[in-house]
Amino acid sequence: MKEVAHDTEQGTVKERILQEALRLFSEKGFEGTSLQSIADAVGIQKPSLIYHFPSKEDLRQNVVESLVVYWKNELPRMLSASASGQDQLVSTMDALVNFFLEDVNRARLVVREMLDRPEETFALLGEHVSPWTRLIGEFLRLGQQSGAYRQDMNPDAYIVQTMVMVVGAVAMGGVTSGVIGHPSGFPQKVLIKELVRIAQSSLYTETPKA
Amino acid sequence: MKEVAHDTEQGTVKERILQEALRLFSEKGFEGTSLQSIADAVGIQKPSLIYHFPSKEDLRQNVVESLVVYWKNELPRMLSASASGQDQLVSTMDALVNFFLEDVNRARLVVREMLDRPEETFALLGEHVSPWTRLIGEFLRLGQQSGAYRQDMNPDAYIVQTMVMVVGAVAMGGVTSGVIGHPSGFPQKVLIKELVRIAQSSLYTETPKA
DNA sequence: ATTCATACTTACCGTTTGGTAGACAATTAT
DNA sequence: ATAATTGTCTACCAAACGGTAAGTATGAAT
Repeated sequence: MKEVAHDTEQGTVKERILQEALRLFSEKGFEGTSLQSIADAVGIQKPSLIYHFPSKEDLRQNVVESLVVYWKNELPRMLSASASGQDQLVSTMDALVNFFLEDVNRARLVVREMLDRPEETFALLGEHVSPWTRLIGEFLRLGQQSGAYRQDMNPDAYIVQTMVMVVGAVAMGGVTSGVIGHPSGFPQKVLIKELVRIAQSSLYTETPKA
Repeated sequence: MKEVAHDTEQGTVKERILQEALRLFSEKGFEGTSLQSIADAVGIQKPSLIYHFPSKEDLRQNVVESLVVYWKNELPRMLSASASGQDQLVSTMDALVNFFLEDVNRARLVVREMLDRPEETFALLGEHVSPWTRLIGEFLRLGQQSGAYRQDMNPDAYIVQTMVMVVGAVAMGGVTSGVIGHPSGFPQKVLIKELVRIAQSSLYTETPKA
């Protein structure tokens, strides 16, 4: 009932399908990816793929879901891992950035889903991650009352914009650096570092580092 | 030689094709948009479309180019319009935001092109907008030397991240606000206002407004 | 008057698409 | 032993795709 396959390379066939589908969907887009190309990448035939996931749409939903459940498990861990007061936000954001940096395809797929299926993605985010962002929102409002955070900051909008910045930077970072004209791109580390700096310095009333 | 058509509704057929193609490409993506659907939107037959643009790829390039030339004409105007020193950056960013806000499809198409054709888009940005962003970079470095801007800011990375934030916010703004859990989204005005605040407050050594 | 280019049409073509039908091993349950 | 389940395959399908061929109406140029 569990595993019948040989596990020839690594992971079950179903897992490898999800893996390759995530890669191809994020690189070429959902419509730009054929079932054939996924089957080829996995090393099976198309009907074998359709056996595991009865339709392309079903496959897509499973790919997205596998990302969402990862989030749902990791986000609380991020928030609770570092309970050391002030830099809780910093470490949470760090973990968030690393989550997407770990596999750039994640960020790319998220962006694509937002563009391709706005309402559906909106609902999905609202259902699974809004409980946690609301928590962060409360945290921000508290810090605002205590005077640690800037008064003119809008907590909810700040969270949304920070998300956009993180996801956007990871998904499009290599490309956007073309606006500067660097011949072969831009070291992503520098970009991420500036991202964190912007998010932080726009939050605190006074800068931690001079 | 110029215009033979009747201009029945508004603009030439070629212009209406570019217009509808931009809309559909940005909404459904390039691969997700059929020539038939574009022809239907314009109100002509498919081969009539292929008459004006010999291939789908050719149409795509023309749509992108029409956006780039708009940029190339507007960017210098933005930068020169307000020569009133310090808030030159602010007004430039305002104009940039408004350019994308004017037609959300612009931002969406830019994001999609970055994801679908990274190298090509990289080259395109490097060719057409990097001269202007380099100028802004110099401006930032000068302000940094004078002490008006934060020392730990990385000018090039700051520009890139600001671009990501603007384009990302406009393209995905309505969707990302789902992370907060607002039942029917989030007023875009608030989002944009916070965007500008983040970009500004992370730039100056001391906040202009308390 | 007739040539010519423009703009647009109907009819069609080869290929690729997502998906189905059914055969065939191999493992598991009875 | 045998029956059933699971996973994979070859062969096939209708629909949609991007694109072509060839024709027609129209207005301008000779």
